[in-house]
Amino acid sequence: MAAKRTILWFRKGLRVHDNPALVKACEGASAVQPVFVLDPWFIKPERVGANRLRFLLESLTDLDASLRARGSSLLVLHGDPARVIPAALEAWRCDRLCYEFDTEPYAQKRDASVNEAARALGVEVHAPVSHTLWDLDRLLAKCPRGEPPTAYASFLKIAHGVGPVPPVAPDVPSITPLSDGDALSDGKDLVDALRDVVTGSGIPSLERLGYEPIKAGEGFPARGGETEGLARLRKMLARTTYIAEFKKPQTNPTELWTPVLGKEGKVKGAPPANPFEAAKKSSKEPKSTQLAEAFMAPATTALSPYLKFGCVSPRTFWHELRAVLDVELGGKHSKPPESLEGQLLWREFYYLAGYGTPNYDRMAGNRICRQIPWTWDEERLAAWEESRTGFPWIDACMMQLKQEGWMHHLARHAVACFLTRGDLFVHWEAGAAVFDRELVDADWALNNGNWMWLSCSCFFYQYFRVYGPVSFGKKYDKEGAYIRKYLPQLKDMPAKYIYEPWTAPIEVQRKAGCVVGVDYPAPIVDHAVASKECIEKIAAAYNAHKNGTAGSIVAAGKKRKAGDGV
DNA sequence: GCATAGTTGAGAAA
DNA sequence: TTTCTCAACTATGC
Repeated sequence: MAAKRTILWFRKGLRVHDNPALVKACEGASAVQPVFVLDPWFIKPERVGANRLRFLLESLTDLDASLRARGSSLLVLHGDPARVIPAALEAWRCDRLCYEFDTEPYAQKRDASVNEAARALGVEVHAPVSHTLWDLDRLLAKCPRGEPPTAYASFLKIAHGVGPVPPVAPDVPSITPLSDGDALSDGKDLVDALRDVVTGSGIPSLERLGYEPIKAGEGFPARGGETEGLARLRKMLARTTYIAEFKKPQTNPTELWTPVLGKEGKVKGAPPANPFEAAKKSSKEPKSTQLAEAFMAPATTALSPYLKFGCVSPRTFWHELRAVLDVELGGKHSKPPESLEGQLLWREFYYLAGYGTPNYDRMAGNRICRQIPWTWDEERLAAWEESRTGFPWIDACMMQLKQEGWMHHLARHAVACFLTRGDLFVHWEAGAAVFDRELVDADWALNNGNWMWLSCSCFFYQYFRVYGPVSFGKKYDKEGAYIRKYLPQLKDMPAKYIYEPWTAPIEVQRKAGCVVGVDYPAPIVDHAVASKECIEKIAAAYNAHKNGTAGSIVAAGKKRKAGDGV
């Protein structure tokens, strides 16, 4: 076999461990050039928030360092990948292109276009699967009629039916660069399409990309990248009690990022005012070996952004987790769907649903999505998005999203329910778009799937189970520490009123320095009234669905209980 | 055709 | 603290 000149195209999968595309790229290669293309379609503040972009840039910096340690480096290009990649293949006279397979519609379209151009150039393309536990085409082939299940238990059967999770790819100790006089490091010999290659360090800053810098004390409280992601994974895996008992629905959405120890669980004492600074300090000045192992974490693992960008391989996560569950815990631990492995399987569940469902990210033309007459009320949507619904629990969650690009899973439930079926009856697509922009871990399949879940459009249908915008947060955090952190205007409100400041006597509001209607908005809806109206509207939509699909009107009528009206 | 398990809520009643 | 109800649906097994 002739030696191959190869472009290794990074998109997700920003790692050197368990990277089958990297392994393939180095197989019989005379030279390999790793590239990442900053796609201007994505890189703008209205589409990708500063927190996620910063996480991406940190991940690229870390990847570049890992590649340099292997004799190579990452070249960051700007432009539409459908033009940039074929141009680079041609300019560098490459005959092989390797990248990680991507199941999202945007990526599928982009990759089809690149593949076609590559074929025309006589370039062979390899796109191995490593972003999901299994090859989704194999899972899809096991689905009845090729339609992914909308119930978790059914998914588990299909997943187990395709066999064990494939092993991780071997490590690649060295990568041969394109060093034969091509001078690629600054991209100076590239064709016109590549003229705006970023020079210097190669990886631009947020500001260079037209973003405002993230304020001190704000931002996602952990660094992006494979090195940090694997370190956090392994520190989490050392917490065997935490892993054994992990039940996602029972974790606390109001828990702030606090120092965590490898074996011991939470560090004693009050949480620091600024977790990010505290973490840096504690790693610089270890008071003991135990403290040196401490890392900042909320109630859940916060590994989601590392999985989203592929800084951490889901298969590495899976196999290392299984080793702890089977060997150290001897099988005595929580089980899916609530357990940690259950969380990886939820991810796979949504990825499969997204891969096998046309128009998955919208209501119209979406086979699995209930058709519900949501509104696009811009005032309500803006109030929700800008933390001025007048419900401190909801507004604090949305402020954490804005500042850090992250909030706990159940906080996402609370605000998504509030926007859609619980109170405001605004379209889930509008909420999904906000999450897609702001979340550091925004993941197309998971985000749209969860919005369908929370809006009772698919996967979950008990629309009368509504999260209370007052009761839900209060259940976890009676004193309202979470609200006080993210809504400082309420920091002196007595605990008795902090979830419902409009019920506080005016003298209490004045004393707290927060008068409702002046310093903090009055609630935009009466929850009791709004939720009742929402439930009625969804019931009507469900009835219309029943009467309009499978079986017949007669069959649907037979199921109706007395007193259903009509 | 029917029963059943599963499925990440709140609040009253026991 | 546990149980029940409130306006539901999917998938499976018999």
